[in-house]
Amino acid sequence: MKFEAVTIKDIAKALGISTSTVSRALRDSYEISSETKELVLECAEKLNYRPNPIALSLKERRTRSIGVVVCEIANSFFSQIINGIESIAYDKGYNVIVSQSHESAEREAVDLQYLTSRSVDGLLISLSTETNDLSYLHELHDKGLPVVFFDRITDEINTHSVIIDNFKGAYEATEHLIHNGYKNIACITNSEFLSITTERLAGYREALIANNINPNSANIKHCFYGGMIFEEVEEAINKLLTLKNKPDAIFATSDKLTTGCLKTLKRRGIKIPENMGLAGFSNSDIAELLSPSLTVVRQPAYEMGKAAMELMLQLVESKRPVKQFEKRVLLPELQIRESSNPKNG
Amino acid sequence: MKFEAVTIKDIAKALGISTSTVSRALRDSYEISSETKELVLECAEKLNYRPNPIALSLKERRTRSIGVVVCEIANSFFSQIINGIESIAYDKGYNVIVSQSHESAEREAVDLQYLTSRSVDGLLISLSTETNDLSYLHELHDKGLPVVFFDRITDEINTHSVIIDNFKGAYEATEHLIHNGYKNIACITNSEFLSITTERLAGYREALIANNINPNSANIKHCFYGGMIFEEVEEAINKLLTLKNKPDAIFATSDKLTTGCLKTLKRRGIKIPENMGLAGFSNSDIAELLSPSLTVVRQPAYEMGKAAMELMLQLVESKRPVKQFEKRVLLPELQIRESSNPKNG
DNA sequence: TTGTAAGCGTTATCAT
DNA sequence: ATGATAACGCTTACAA
Repeated sequence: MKFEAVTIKDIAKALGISTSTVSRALRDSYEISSETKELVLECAEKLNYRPNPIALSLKERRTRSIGVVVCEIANSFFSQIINGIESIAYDKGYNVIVSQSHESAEREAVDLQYLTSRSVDGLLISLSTETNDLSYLHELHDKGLPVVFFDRITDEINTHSVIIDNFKGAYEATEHLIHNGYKNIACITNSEFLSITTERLAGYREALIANNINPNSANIKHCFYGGMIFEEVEEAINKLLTLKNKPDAIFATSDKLTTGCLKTLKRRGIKIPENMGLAGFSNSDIAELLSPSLTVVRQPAYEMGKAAMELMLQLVESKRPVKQFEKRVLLPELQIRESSNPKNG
Repeated sequence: MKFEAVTIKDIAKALGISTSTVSRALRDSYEISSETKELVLECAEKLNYRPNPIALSLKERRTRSIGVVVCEIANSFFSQIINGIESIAYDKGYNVIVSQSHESAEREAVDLQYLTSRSVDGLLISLSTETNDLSYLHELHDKGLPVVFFDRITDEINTHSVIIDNFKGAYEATEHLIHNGYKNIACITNSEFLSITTERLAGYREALIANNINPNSANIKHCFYGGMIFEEVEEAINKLLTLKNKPDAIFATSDKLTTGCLKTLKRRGIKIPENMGLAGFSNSDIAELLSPSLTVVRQPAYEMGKAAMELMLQLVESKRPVKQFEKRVLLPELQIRESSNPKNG
């Protein structure tokens, strides 16, 4: 396979026929006699022939591989997404090449450069927190590279995208805290430039308003790197705790932020839910075990990966460009742990 | 980039010179005048030329991509490993193609087939729990495909491998339980056919013996799919709880198994550490938050990924075959949570 | 029904 | 110092 790969030439030589005949026979072309076909197939089998995808790629100008850019692989949410992407890719005979931005715009640009230089057929991307210059991506898209966004999307590039109903998830989580008796709910959230932040903050605000609570901007803390740096969360909570009007609950808008909150509260000996209510987005396997009354918004990450990859294949495999771009919105699931044990319960 | 990729031909045409001159100029060949070089470089820059890696791969018979096979991506331990692999790959300009066996030998074989047909330059693999037939892998290795094992390794194929000191991790975790007053420590572990199982069980047994406790085989429960199927763990614990001589603590030998134990104990209302001691391998971000006295063996997964990839590149980039295979053994880290609150504390 | 030859993008060998 | 050509493995007009 490595040092002595069998090619159609070998088959042709062995059978004393031409390579084109072999090629056609292998592709079951109608213009080849069944006799020859059988011979070729048999010989291919015997020699353990495997087509060389590189040669094919060169010829067909497509690689059957899709580039994926996420901020972190080692993050339950994103690894579940990759899992979903991979499941579709596997079914359809596609390759997935994953790279990480580590929330750095620069690194993301390098990844993009790298993946496209690797001639991926398409790009599945969730923007980094630092990204504000979309020109390169725009350029790639304009040149015809199929692009699908997921989770952290942008409206600046007109293409397919997949998100969850961030507003709904945030709304429900916040409302659940309210229903459990919390009055002064803070929000720890990502960079204000991310699409998910805007959407989730809106849900949080709307839930407060719908329950006659005035949103207080002092209660909202942005963690630019979304909890990738733990100290960011710690500091945010420290600030919240020194507010004159100290919050009695926190809503965290992402996996890492929720974890960060849990860690910080634990370190400071603040009990959940007695001393502080907590609700948050999380896709960790064991998030539900963490605290008796942690309310978790679980995102359908696997489904998101599948949906994104399906849309990608739609773009890649449609001969004609897709006119109408599709935005798939998936519903999050609110997991409520022992809601019977609220603050005032 | 996609529809109108610039090639050396375009540069040659634009400059009215031959493609070979362009090629040489781009590679900074000594036989090209500095004038021409400058012209070519400038033109390449202007046209935004990018070399086509597919064409190069075809020519050089190498793809600069490495196949990775793990059982699950969405598993902290493995995603951290992939992270490590990716970090080295990124530095060295390599591609990583990840695929999952989902603990199925059949799927693993398909993955292998797929990756090699994709002409990866090497294979990084952690065996599935079902794998018992290594003949195909052996064949690939014999044909010259560089293979590096990590975590779940085999001695049947003589090549580089990376593991953690499983014996040590298991020994320390078990001993820690003993020091905290537990006398009858059960073990929930993976399939007996995995290398990690053998090593960790040995550590567990040795720790018991060293502390004058007789290992009791009834206390050892194998979960063939290593907790990928939750019910397996649940059943194992159920069986342990109905033993005449009911264990007072459990040692779980993998991430998923530890999580499974936590879930099961929680569901049954069994408190840790009062009603049941628990120690286990886990690489989850938040494992340490889970239970006041859960003792966690954390594996240096990121480092393992890096080490494996480094060994791989050593194999791939050395022109001569590596004679002496290297087995890197990394040290696990025992994370002890509130050990001051043991059973009898 | 089968063979010949060109081409995908690049580099290496051999001329010039 | 530069150009023509073959080769990497495969497919596909075009010939035969």
